[in-house]
Amino acid sequence: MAGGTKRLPRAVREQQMLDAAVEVFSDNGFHDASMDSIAAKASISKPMLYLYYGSKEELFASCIHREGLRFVEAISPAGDPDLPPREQLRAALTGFLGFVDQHRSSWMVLYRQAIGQQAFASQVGNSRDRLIELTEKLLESSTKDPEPGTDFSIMAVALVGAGEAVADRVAGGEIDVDAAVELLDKLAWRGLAGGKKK
Amino acid sequence: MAGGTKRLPRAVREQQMLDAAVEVFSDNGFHDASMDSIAAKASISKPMLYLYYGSKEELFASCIHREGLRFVEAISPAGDPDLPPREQLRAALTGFLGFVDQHRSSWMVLYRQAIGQQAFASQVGNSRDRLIELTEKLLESSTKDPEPGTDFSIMAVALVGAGEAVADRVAGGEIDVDAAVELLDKLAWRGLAGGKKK
Amino acid sequence: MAGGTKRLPRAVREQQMLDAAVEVFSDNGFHDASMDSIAAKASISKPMLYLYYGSKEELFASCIHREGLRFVEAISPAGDPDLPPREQLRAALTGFLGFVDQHRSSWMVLYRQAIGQQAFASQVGNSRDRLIELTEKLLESSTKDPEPGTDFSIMAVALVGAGEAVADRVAGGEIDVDAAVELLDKLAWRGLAGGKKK
Amino acid sequence: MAGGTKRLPRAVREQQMLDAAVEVFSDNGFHDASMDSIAAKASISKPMLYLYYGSKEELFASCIHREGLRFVEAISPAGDPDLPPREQLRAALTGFLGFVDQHRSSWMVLYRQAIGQQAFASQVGNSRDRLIELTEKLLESSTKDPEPGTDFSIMAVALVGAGEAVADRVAGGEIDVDAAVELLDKLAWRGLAGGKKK
DNA sequence: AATGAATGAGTTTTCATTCAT
DNA sequence: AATGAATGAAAACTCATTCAT
Repeated sequence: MAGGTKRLPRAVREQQMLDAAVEVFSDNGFHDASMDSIAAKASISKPMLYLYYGSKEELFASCIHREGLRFVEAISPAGDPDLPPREQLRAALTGFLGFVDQHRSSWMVLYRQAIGQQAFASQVGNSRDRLIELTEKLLESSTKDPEPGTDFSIMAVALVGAGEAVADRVAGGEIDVDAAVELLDKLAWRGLAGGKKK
Repeated sequence: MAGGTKRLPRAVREQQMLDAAVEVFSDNGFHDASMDSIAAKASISKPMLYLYYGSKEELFASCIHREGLRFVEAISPAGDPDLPPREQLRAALTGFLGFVDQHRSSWMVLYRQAIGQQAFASQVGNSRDRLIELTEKLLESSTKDPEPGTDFSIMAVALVGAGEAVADRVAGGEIDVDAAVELLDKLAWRGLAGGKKK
Repeated sequence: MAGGTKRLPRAVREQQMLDAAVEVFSDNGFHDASMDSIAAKASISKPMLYLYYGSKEELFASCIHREGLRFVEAISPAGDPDLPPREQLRAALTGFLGFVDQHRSSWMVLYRQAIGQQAFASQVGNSRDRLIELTEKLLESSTKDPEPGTDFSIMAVALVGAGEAVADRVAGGEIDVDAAVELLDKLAWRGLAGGKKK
Repeated sequence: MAGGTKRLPRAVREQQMLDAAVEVFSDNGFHDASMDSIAAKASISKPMLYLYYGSKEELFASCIHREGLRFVEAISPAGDPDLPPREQLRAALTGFLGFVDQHRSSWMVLYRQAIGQQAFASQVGNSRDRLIELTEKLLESSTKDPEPGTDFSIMAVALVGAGEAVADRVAGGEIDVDAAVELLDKLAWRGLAGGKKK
C-alpha cells in the first residue's frame, strides 16, 4: 500500500521532494515548516533532504527557483513581438493570472511567502522584476504619445502591484481570471475610474 | 539606588515595550525577533513582557494594533466629506504615502511582515480593508457615470495594491512621496498609459 | 532527596557545571562527551549549559582554563627565587607530579585530551609552554658551565616530555610521586643511565 | 568503459584504502574524518570500505596497525646485537626520529591521535611499549654498574617520553633529526644539564 | 565485484515560557 | 512590582551504516 519506499532515480526524487516542500512551505510559511514535516510529506527521511538540497534555505531556494521558472514560462507567450502591444499585455495578464489561478499554493506560498523572507527577497525579485520590465516595455511601446516626464518604470511597478493584489483575490477564489484580466487591462489603459466612453 | 529599576506607570511601560517590540520585529521579522532581545531593548525583564502581553504572538498583535491605529489615523483626514471626492482621494494618498515615508519601519515590518505571518494576516487585513473600503467609496462617489458592471470593490483592491507596491518604493527611498501621489492619482483617473489630455 | 534543583547563585552553578564537564570530558573525550550527559551529571538542564557557556567548545575551553590555572598554581611555588635552582626544579617537579597525582582526571582528560583537539592545542600550549619556559630558565641558571651550543630550549622540551610520560604513569597509579620526582631530578642532572655516585 | 571502476586485486585495494584513510584521519582527527571523505579520497564507494573493514573503528585500527608495523620496522635495526649498546641506542633514536621526520602525518595523526582515542590507546601502546621495552633493555645492558634500586623500566618511559616530545618538534619542522638524536643521546647518558666532561 | 539510494539515531543549539524569590 | 534562574520541547543538521540493484 504505502508503496513509497522504493529506490527512485535522483531526478524523480528531486521533484517529489520539491512537491512536498512547496506544499508544506505554502501551508506553514518558511519558518514554521519543519524539515521533519517536509520529509514526512515526501515519504522520505530527513537525510535525503539534506543530501539533495543541503539546507533548509537551499531547499526553499530550489522551490522558488522551480516555481519561478514555471511562472515565467506561463507568462512568456506574452513576449510574442508580432502581437500589438496591447494584445501582448492581455496575453501577459492572462498568463499571469491563469498561473495564479491554477497554482494557488505556488503563488501564495512561494511568491507571497518569499517576499517576506529577507534572504529570498532578491531571488523572488528576479521573477517579479522580469514581470515589471516586461510590463514597462509594453506600456512604453503601446503609448504613442506619452506625457512629458512619464516614468514608465514606476508605472509598471504600480500596475504589477495592482496585478498582485488582484492575483491574491484570484488565488483566494474571490474573483475569476477573466474578470481580473478585464479589470487590469482597463486599469492600464483607462484608469480605475474609467471614463464613460469606450 | 543603582539604576534602571524605576517603577513606571503601566501606560508608560506599555508604550516603552511596544516601541522596543516594533523596532525589533521590524529589524528581524517576527520569527527572528526573540523575546530576549525585545526585553533587552526595552530595558526590562522578560517576565514583565509576559506579564503585560502574555505571549509573543499577543505582543506582536499589540504592535500591529497600535501601528494600525496610527496608520488609519494618518489616512483619516481623507474622510472629510466636504472635499470633493477626487480631493479626498489625493488626501488619502498623501496621508498613506506620507505615513509610509515617515514610518518606514512600521510599514516595512508590521504591514509587510504581518501579511506573511499566517496568524496575523487577518488582523492586518483590518487596516488594509479599511483602506480598501475607503478607496472604494471614493471611487464610487467620484464616478458620475460608471460603466455597467463596474465592480468598484475589485477596483479598489487593485488601486490599493498599486499603492502598496509604490509605497514599498517610497519606503525604500526610491521615489518621493509627491511623485508617488501624482502617479497613483493619475492611475486612478486615467490609467497608467494615460492619454495626453487632462 | 535529590535536592539538586534549587536556585543557586551564578558562581556556584558555574563551578558545579565545570566539575561535571571536567568529569565527563575526562571520561569520554571531547567528541564523545555529549552536552546531554554533562547536563545530566550536573543535574541541570542543557539550556543552562548554553546560557552560561555558549557552546560545547567554550565549555571545554572553560574547563581547560580552570584546570590550567590550578595547574599553574600548583607549580608556581617553584618560582621562589630564593631557592637554589636545583631546589626550584625539585619544587616544580613535586608541584607538577603532585598535582597530577591528586587531580588525575584533570590531567588525563584536559591536558592529554586537549592536546589532541586541534582547536585547543594552543590553549593547552599555554600551560605547557609556561612549564617549558620555567624549566628552561631553571636549567639555564643551574648550569654553571654549559657546553657550547647547548640549546636549553629543546632540553626543556625533552625534560617536560619525560615529565609528562612519567606523569601518565603517576596518574595511572603505576608509580608514586616521590619515585617519579627522584627519577626526573636525576634525569635532569645526570642522565637516565646515571653514573654510580651521587 | 567509463573510468574508475577497475577491478583491482584485493591487496591493492586494501592499501589504496589505507592510504586514503591515513591521510584523512591525519588531517582531521578520528572523529572529524568521515567515511564519506575517506571513500572519496580512495576513489571507491563507501560500501567497499565496509566490505573490507567492517566499521570506522576497525578501519582506524587497521591504519594504526599498518603504521605501527612500519614504525617498528624503522626502529628494528637498532636490535643488532653486534653493536655496542650505546650504538644501538643511537641507531634506535635515528630510526625513530628519522621515521617521524619522513612520515610526519603517520606520526602526528596516528600516534598522537590514537593516544587521545580511548579505544585505541592500548593498540598504540603496542608499538610504544615495544619501543619502551627496547629502550629499557638497551639502558640495562649498557649500564655496567647501576645504582641500587634503579628502575630501568620507568627510566625507559621517561626517555621515550622525552623522545616523543622531541619527535613532535621534529615533525613540526622545528629542529632537525641529527640535532634531536644528539640531544636525546646526551640526555640518556649525561642528563640534560650535562656538565662538560664525560 | 561494486555502488547509488536511503535511513536510524544522535548532536548541538535555540526559544518561548515559567518559577521562586 | 520585578527579576534572576531555570527548563521543556523542538529544530536543523550529521554520520556511520545498510539495502537493492
